[in-house]
Amino acid sequence: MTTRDQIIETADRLFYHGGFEATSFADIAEAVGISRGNFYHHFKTKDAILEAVVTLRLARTRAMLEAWHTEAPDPRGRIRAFIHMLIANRAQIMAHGCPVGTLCLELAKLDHAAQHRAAEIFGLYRDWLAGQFHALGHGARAEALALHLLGWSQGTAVLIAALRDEAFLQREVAGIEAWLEGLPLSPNTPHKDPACSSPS
Amino acid sequence: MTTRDQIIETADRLFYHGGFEATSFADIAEAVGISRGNFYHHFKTKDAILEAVVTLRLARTRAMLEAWHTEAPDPRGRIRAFIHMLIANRAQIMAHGCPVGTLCLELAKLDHAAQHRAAEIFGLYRDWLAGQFHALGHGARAEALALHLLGWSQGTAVLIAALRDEAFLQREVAGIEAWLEGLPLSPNTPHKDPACSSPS
DNA sequence: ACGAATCTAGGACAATCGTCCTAAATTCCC
DNA sequence: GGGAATTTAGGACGATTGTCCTAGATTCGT
Repeated sequence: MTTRDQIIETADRLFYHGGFEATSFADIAEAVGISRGNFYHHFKTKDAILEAVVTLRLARTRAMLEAWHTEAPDPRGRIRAFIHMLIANRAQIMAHGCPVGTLCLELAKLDHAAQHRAAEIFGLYRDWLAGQFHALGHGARAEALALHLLGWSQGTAVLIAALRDEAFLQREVAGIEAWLEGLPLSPNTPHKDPACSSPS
Repeated sequence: MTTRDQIIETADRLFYHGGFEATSFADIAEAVGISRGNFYHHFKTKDAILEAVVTLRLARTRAMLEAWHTEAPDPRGRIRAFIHMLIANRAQIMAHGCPVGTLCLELAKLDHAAQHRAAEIFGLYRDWLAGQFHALGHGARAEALALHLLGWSQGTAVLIAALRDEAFLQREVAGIEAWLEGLPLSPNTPHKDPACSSPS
């Protein structure tokens, strides 16, 4: 792995754990084990390293979504792979929140130029999930369902980071899966009796 | 209003808009219109001003919850008052996220000593909402329902801050209200057909 | 009205920030 | 193998950070 890649990798981790603003050039350089001068040779500004991190996250998200697409045979299984992230990464989420949500919120507060590019990670999930809901037969509502699921998982991530309530996480994941199973298969099915996603 | 109150008030606003770490003593002092020496006389450390801000937010949240309790006649109306926050503050939430969620996430990343006190604001909402659900007849599930609603609104806040999709906000609020109306009135009612909160 | 307490202003302090420079060390190409 | 390009180290730069100090200005109790 090149020095540049090590820098991006380390910055990605430190930005997630401590936030973008609170992580300094010196922190990254020390964690990588190089001098600040060497760091500067690869990245002239802090915005440049942030842009590289966002680019890395976009690429990794795309790769993960593609992997889910090939590994899971049906749309419901793929959506379940998305939901499973909350369980698999629960320790990290409880400690530092969701990497995407926390970065977007911080960049929004800083009014940073890269905030829209960071939000594009959410866009990837939204479009991919919408594709799965479309495959499940929900044509016009596919994107709305995707955003609903995305928001549901984001809210769960925020609360478990703030309250460290793992039982709540388990209930919400169960609730999301029940909601997914209960979705009408056909989009033309009238939705007269709107169901509720109350925790079991 | 005393100088100290002005400082807390201004710090509260600046912490919300720009974040705790990114807001400096000089920023607050300049916004209030006082010298840094004067500032130091009232607050010796940055942690002290943060603690005062958290205390203010806790008090204001308590007062707001009490006001909702007296203004709205029934538990459902009170819960709707909570939900209405998303609509009333949508411009601010789109620009800076939810004040509670963003502060808790930032303090978690900084591993700040005040993170649990900040999370107690969520605790106030949780307990108050649980009280309303309890009054609606959901005994044992009241707290789970409260956390579910809290997470739902948090997820909505994160996504509208990142994606600036106001239509999504409207759909989620409508979805929350429909979910609230669809909740069984009696807790003993068997919940065999778990409803889903799919966007309309 | 006068001493005491409080408030305010302005600057000093070391540390750290992002940024930039120079000069070695290394790698690469021919 | 030798010249060019790249990579690395280490320090300097001004600006800003949180913190602290001193000395006037103001307020207050008596």
